[in-house]
Amino acid sequence: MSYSIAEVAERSGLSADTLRYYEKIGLIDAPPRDSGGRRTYAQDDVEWIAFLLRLRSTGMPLRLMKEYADLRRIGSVTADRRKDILVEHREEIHLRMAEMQAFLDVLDYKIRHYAAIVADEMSEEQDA
Amino acid sequence: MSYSIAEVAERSGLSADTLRYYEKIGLIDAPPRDSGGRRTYAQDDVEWIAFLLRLRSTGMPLRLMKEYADLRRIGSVTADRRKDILVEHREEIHLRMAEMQAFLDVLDYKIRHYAAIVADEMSEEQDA
DNA sequence: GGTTGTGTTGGAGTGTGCTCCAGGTTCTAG
DNA sequence: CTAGAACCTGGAGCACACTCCAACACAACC
Repeated sequence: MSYSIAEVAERSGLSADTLRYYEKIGLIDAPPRDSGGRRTYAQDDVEWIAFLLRLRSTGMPLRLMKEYADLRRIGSVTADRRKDILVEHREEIHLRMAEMQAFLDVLDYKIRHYAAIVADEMSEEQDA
Repeated sequence: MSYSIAEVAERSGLSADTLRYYEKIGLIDAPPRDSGGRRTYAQDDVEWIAFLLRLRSTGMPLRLMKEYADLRRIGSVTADRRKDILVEHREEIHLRMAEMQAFLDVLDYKIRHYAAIVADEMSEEQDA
């Protein structure tokens, strides 16, 4: 079973243009073509793309995703380095989640006390 | 007590260029100038900038921060809309944190079983 | 009063990550 | 056989968020 670029686009939420762009920059391996020269993606490709999207949505830049993709292409000798990248990225996610949680607390406070905060702003305006 | 642009830059972690840029696009109010025409920031400015940075680090685009800044400039009549923006942003943060948590689980699994996953890749390579 | 440091402006340039063509080929349905 | 849809390539263009620079003004110190 294989997928056209439109099918992969729909499944992934990426546009066909973006899929071709990811291929061009080396994030996605060039898939085999059918008799008409059209890309035919395999199930593995779809899964790899889903993984890339997870990396992206958790803040990994394409540059680093590319590094990971390159290592994966080389093969099992790069397993340690790839694992390191994932471990490092996990750390990043932890940090960013902690930041977010801290700001959530600020936001909760601000939202709960919005009336009072605005009243405070008004007295500043009167000072001026 | 007031701060030079260099002092605000150091406290905020932004560059002087970025502070001027934020002023130009309307995220920061133009601060008063000293006799030599240099910007003199007040404590309130420093706090506002810190708040902007929190919004930024939790994923709010400058465009939306600008909308919030504009409303704040108008005054207390915009309080409801501003609160809405914060409530909406809080929702966004919740969503993104949920995404991150889900991916953390994937990452934990992948990292724990990296050896087995790579062995699996190798058998794929032998298939080809 | 000269040198060094810090700031000013306006505008150009950069990196990231797409997004959108134009102009062409191939596939599908009628 | 033909119309329309889907896909192809190469390359230009764009939105976002800075970042850097030239050319100048003022300040602070010795």
